[in-house]
Amino acid sequence: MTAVAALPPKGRIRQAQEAVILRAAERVFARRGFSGATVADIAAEAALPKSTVHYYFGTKEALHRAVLDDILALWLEGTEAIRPEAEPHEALAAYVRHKMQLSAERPDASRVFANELLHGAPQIDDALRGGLRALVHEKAAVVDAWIAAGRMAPVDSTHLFFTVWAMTQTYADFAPQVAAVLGCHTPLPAAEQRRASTHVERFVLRACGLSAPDSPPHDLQGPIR
Amino acid sequence: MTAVAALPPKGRIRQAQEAVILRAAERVFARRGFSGATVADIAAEAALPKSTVHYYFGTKEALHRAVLDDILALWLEGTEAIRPEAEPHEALAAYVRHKMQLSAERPDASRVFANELLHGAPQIDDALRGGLRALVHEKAAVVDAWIAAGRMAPVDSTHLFFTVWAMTQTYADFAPQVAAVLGCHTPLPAAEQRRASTHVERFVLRACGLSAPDSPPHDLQGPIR
DNA sequence: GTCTATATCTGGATAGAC
DNA sequence: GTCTATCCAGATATAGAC
Repeated sequence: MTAVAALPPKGRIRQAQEAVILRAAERVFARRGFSGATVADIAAEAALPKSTVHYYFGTKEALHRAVLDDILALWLEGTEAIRPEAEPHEALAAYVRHKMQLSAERPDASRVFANELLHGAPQIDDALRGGLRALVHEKAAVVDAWIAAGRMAPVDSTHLFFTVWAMTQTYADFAPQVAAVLGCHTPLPAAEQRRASTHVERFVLRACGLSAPDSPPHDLQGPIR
Repeated sequence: MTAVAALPPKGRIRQAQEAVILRAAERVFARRGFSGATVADIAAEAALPKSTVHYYFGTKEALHRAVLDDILALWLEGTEAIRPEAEPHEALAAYVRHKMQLSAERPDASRVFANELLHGAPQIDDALRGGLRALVHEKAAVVDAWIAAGRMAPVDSTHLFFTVWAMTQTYADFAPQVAAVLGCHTPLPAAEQRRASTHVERFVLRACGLSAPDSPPHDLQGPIR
């Protein structure tokens, strides 16, 4: 109808099928990596014939790229709390909680992203040097302003982001290591997940000089088991 | 000669060849992952014919396992500083510096290990639940004793290790992300590497209530809430 | 639009000459 | 011990029936 649409408007069926395939692909790429995943695996996970996957996405690489694009959008969310007028303690706590929640609820997304970075980011390096870089610079400036105003301890604002990402995503990406040390299974039981989240939040806040004065609840401490 | 040797003693040549192959394999597995790496790649990297690799290690999986075993040994090092009589500030600072140095000097080892964890640790789960778990329990007990003695702030001692590993290894495993945000290349220039190391060390020490008397320009025990 | 059947290629592994 | 030549399983991608 409209002359504006450069691409053919996607039908309802197509959209639904693509969504099913993308979710299946995320799970399979997370488990096996890009090279280890096969189109047959993905088709089986989506309960579709192999050729249907090729019909909708063409190649395995194009499908992988589509999965990554979705994940990157997810990654750029969650920084809204970090704005000049906000309270540093509240803003950083909210950001850490958001990241821990993402790590717990979308571990496969985190793993696909991690795998891409681990192998040199061949497909999303451009996006990282574009959107991600700009976002971090903007938010780092906010943190720097807080520091200059004496509202939090001096930390390297850019590396603060690397640090928070690393601490939160480790529970998704390297879950087998965490589970092995804790002697439990993966995914982590809800109680362990809460303990992790509490730890990371308090750790970051204290490192930023934003911790509440005292009173650690004793039940959250102590050796495991 | 000796009846003690259960396995045939490795000849000089064999040992040298195996070492060459192991180093080449570490580089290739780091770049391409287990599934993405081919024996032909590894052989080319080692400047040997493909069959020689098979001759020494049998299968690609066995070679991968050998690489992982070497790396795991490297991973278990570096905790000697953490012992009851030590000064918490010194011990933790030394451990963080050791890990940052490892991340900078052996990034490929870190990446091979990360890739294995990312895909469920199929080959080293047993080792993690054995040696690694025992080591962390032992060292976490030391940290707990420091906390009980009021020598550092209360942190979850087990998760402290997850946190330190995550923060330090992120500079090896996810280098493309760091480089993209900083607008530089990978590996990171030496100056950026030092900046990262300084950040992580200060971050951890402050989170553990061990920050040096170095010029916090304001009250770190913020009154917030 | 969807699926069966198949062409084509890649890569792990080995046989056997040297 | 070392390397060339080769085998064969498994994977991507497509042709063509429905």
